[in-house]
Amino acid sequence: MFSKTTEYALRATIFLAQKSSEENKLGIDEISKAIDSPKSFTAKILQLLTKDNKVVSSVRGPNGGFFISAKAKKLPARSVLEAMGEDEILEKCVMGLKLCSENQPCPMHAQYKIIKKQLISLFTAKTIQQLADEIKEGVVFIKNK
Amino acid sequence: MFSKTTEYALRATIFLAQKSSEENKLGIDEISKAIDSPKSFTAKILQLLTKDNKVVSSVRGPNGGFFISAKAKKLPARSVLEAMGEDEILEKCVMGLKLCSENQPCPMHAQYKIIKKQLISLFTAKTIQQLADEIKEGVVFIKNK
DNA sequence: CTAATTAAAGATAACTTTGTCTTTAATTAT
DNA sequence: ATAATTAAAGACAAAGTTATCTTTAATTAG
Repeated sequence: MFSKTTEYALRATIFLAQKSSEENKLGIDEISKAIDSPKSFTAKILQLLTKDNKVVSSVRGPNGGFFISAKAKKLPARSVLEAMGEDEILEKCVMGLKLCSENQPCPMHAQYKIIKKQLISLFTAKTIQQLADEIKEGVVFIKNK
Repeated sequence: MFSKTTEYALRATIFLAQKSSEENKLGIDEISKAIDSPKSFTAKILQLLTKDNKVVSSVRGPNGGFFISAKAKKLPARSVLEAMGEDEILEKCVMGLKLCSENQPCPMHAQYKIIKKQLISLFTAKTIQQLADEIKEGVVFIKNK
């Protein structure tokens, strides 16, 4: 569904939302280890997440690292996709038809639009915080090994 | 969601299901033009579709071309994904976690599994024939220009 | 049998994604 | 100030995807 880049971004974001705060920043080593992703590559991804969208914040130097602000934790999960430039995936035609729409639907449109709606809703309704909270409640996991 | 390869494969398959038969084979020129895809690349894709899965059939030489047999038209759309080696996308965790499962769900699992189920159902329940028939009924389209 | 037509097969190239490594800049502690 | 620590930035490389072009093989028509 998504690229590895976006998968890592989602995992890193939720991990940071769960474990970090302004007072407790996390280093790239800890993050990449926790979410089982390549370190340097993950650093690049975090850089993207700290750009304009400001999903993630960062501070350089000793005791620096990455964290997510209380405000950013309230952003929808979709912000992560946006920061990765991959949120059009949610809107796209399954068959890749540029002109597919209600007026001119592809053969899968009628059924897929229902699925698409739920996908969009999942990423729009759930905040980063809410996803992270599920881990705190111990019901869900984010580890990969 | 899917790669371009798979998008072209879905489009080509549905187009062939609608327009071709054993008696009326279509050439690569006509197909790629109709579905707006690069010709040689589409030829490769059709080659894959004619392999073991036998979604598409082909005949070389004059009056040769590609077609889909009556039998193959009854295959689920998922066969196309399988032929492209992309049908694990339907089963995969949204966050890319290898260990994500009912026992060890990722933070999005509970909601995504509902979506996944519908996705799988769409590709399993709908046959190639059924998707092509919708075009014949004039309600849907497959053109891209 | 020969020429024409068509897909198959193979080589290759352009581009994108994924990944690593090195250097630079910012910040902190001593 | 200096040294240590950390992310940012940039250069690069490996792998995968997308695309093109050429040669080969099969089939048909004459």
